[in-house]
Amino acid sequence: MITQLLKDKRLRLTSFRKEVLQVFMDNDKAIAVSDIEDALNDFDRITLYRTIKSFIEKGLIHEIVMPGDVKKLALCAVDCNHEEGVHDHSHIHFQCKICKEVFCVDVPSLPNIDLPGYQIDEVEIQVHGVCEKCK
Amino acid sequence: MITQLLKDKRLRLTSFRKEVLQVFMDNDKAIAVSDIEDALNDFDRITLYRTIKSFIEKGLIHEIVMPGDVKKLALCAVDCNHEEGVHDHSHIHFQCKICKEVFCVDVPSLPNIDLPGYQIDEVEIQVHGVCEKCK
DNA sequence: TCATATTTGCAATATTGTTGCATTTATATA
DNA sequence: TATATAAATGCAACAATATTGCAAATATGA
Repeated sequence: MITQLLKDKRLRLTSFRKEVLQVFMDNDKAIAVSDIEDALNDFDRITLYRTIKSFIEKGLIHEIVMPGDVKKLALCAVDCNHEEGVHDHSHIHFQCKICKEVFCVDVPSLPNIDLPGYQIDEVEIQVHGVCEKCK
Repeated sequence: MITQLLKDKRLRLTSFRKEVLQVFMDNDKAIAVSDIEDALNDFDRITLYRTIKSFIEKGLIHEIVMPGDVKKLALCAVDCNHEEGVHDHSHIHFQCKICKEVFCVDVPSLPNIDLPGYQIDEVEIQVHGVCEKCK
């Protein structure tokens, strides 16, 4: 499962990468670098940063940054056709103002945005509010 | 003009705040903290960070963070009814993949987002593509 | 099994942002 | 207009986040 995911993205199978990817699989929400650090026993911080960078470059995970919050990371959808830094996700990013957690929420389709004069490649929607658990 | 803007937001008029606000007025795009530093001659970094923080808290400017880019800042619309950290902007955030600049682009209305089970307070839309100048 | 390109781990360093505290300044009001 | 006072500033120290270069270790294709 994890092995196949790394192979599909043409990333060499190393035990550290498998460990890091497992942390993402264990979470149903977006996680910060510090969350990954907490989940690992013994690791090298520089290697972690490089692992994250290569996961992003290969389209395995994506960054989510909410104003006023630390950077978070989440798995890409399996069908995300990552190309030239552009992701193709049919989900929105939701942050709960109570628990502060960030979730990728699947939606049937994203609204169509039209900006006269601009070429649009990718639309990302960030929503703030209250999640199901905190309501 | 600048003076009135600060008064309206109940911020004390100091020469440093006027200088920083002027930098925002001189730009039609979102700017990074480093851009402000470059535009100022002699200043204290800590005071700059505190100035930015109070501008954000009073709803004078807002943060824009695009994945893989540094944090940027832009003036809020005059009618942004900032309350409890929630901004009310009828614009989208656009980043050009060529020049990397970030712009606030006004739109007549934002699309309505519906997420069953979630309470939605604020919607922010980030678009990537090619701007008018770079096309 | 081996050659090779990739990945890792370490040291050093850069960037970005915060806290505490004494001094200075803007503003309300007497 | 002078002054009391609450807010803002400037400095030192520090915390958190991230990057680069390089030698050693490892994964993978042939």
